Amino acid sequence: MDKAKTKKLKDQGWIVGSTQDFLGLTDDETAYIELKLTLGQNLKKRRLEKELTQIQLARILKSNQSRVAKMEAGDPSVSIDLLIKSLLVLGTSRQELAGIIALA
Amino acid sequence: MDKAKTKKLKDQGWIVGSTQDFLGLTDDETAYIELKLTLGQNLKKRRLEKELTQIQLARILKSNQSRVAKMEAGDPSVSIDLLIKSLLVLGTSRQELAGIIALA
DNA sequence: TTAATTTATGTCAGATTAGACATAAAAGCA
DNA sequence: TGCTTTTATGTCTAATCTGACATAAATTAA
Repeated sequence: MDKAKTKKLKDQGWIVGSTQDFLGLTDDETAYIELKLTLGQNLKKRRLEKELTQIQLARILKSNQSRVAKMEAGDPSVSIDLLIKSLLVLGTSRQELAGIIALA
Repeated sequence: MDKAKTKKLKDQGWIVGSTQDFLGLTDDETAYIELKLTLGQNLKKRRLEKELTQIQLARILKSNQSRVAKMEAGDPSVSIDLLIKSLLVLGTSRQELAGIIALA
C-alpha cells in the first residue's frame, strides 16, 4: 500500500497495518507463505504457457484438479514440497527454480 | 566418476551406471533428492558457522536432535518443506535460498 | 441469455511427515 | 585408554498433507 493511501485511511480513523501485523506472524512464517504464493503463481504461469487446463496438469502430476487449484493459490493445505515436486515434474531446472525463489 | 575410472571398471567386467540408473529414478525424482541433500548440507553449514550443536539448533527450531541429524543428511523422512522452514527460521533470505538451490 | 467448460472451495480417509524417545556410533579430550 | 560430548539410526504416535470426490462459482462460447 502506498504512503498516501495509508495516510488517507489513517486520517479517516482506520488502523492500518500489514497482513503480517494483523495475523501476528513471525518473519519466517511470512517468508514461508510468500514463498509458497510465488511458487504457486509460477506453476500457474507454466501451465498457461503450455496451454493446459488444471485437469490436464493434474493428470501429468498424478493428482486432481482441486489440488492444482489449491497449489496455484498457495492454499494452506499445500506444502512447498508439493509445489517444488510439481515444478520439477514440469522439467523446471534448479537454476529456474532458484530464479523463481529469488523473486521478491 | 571420471571416464578413465569408468573405462577401467568396465574393462574389468563391472557394469557401471549412476545411482539414478540403479534405482530407476525419474529425472524429477533425482532432482528432488539432490535438492534435499543440498539444502541439508547448507543447514549444517549454517549451524557450524553459528557454532551450534544439533541439540542447540533443534531447540531453536522447536524440534529435536535426531530430526536435525536427519535434516542435515537429507533423510527420506524429511521433507524439503521442513528444510526450507528451518533455513527461514535461521534468517536465510529468499536471495540466499535461491543461491543455495542454484548450486548444482 | 443458456450450456459447456474451467476454476474454486469444502470435506474426508489414507498416506506421509514431525517430534519424541531410546540407543548406538563416532568424535573429542583427559 | 576411559569418559564426555556430539552425531547417527530406528521406532512410535500425533499431526499434517494428499488425492479423491462433490459441488459451487466463474468464465467462455454459441
